[in-house]
Amino acid sequence: MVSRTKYAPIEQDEQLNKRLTHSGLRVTPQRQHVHEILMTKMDHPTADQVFLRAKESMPEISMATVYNCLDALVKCEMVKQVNLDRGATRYCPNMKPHSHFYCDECGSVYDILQTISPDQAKFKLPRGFKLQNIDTNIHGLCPDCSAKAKQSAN
Amino acid sequence: MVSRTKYAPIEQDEQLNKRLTHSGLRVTPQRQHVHEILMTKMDHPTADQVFLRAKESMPEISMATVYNCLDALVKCEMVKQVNLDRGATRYCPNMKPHSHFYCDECGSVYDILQTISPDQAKFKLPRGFKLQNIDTNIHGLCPDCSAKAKQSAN
DNA sequence: ATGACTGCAAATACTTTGCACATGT
DNA sequence: ACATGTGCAAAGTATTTGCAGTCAT
Repeated sequence: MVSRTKYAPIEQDEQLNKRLTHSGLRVTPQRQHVHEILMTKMDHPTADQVFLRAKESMPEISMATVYNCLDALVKCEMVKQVNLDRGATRYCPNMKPHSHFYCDECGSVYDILQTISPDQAKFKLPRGFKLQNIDTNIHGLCPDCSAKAKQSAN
Repeated sequence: MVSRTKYAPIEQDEQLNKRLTHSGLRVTPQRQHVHEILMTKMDHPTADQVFLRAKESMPEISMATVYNCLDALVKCEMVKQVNLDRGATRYCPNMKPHSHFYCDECGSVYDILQTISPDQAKFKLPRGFKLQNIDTNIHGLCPDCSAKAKQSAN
């Protein structure tokens, strides 16, 4: 097997390994590596971007494995999928409660460390619906695009 | 040209025609037809599902045109795109403020006639961010899947 | 030892594009 | 009249699948 310490410091993985195991999933160097990539640059990359970054230090890794790893990380609740527009799904390793800000102009995504709790929202769901969590996406303009819009407005 | 009244009652289209024109887009039978399909069964269909339904009474319509029409409807703000999972984008013609309930089990989508207003949310965005709207997606189990889950739990 | 995971390649699903012709304004 | 929209086919992305071999437990 591939030396796993080549890819991620042991300590960072404790939580990950525990969660994978707890979900009946196996701990593999690829899964650790994909998770580390997400943690290193928390910029909500697509599967393709993760693949490119992963290959840098693990050239043998395949796209299918990247998807498999991302799915495993989502299943064991170490990563969230983020779907904001018609483009590819993005992946977010920030599991603290937060919302996403999506710039409708340039497509960049930012974490906003604030959420709507089910209590706060007081959603009245019809009978039978079971609420698990609320996913809040803020649309607007990022500072860059906002500045550009202001410029062209004069 | 194709008889347009074959596809949608005139009255329903007033608003649509006004909006298309106002956005510098043209009124075409295809756009009216696609809009009517969305209004008839507000079940958040994918582009592919819209295509299949559209063909029933307009057999010549093409997939490219369906995408074009959906884009036009989104641009003139008669329809919203809904992205909830890795699958295809869905389309929603309900322009009243509302949220979406997504069943994580079966993937069905329901409108919830309630939203989080920017005021209510009190989002503190970092300097420079311009908030345009908040998009709230409630994840959980629909009544059917919730009932099934309860059954298998005993 | 065994089932789960990986890598590869091929298949499928989703979306966009180029172009000739038609149509809305 | 002329730009915009349509239909077709082909190309481009995004994601999934089948399978032989490998690895985690």
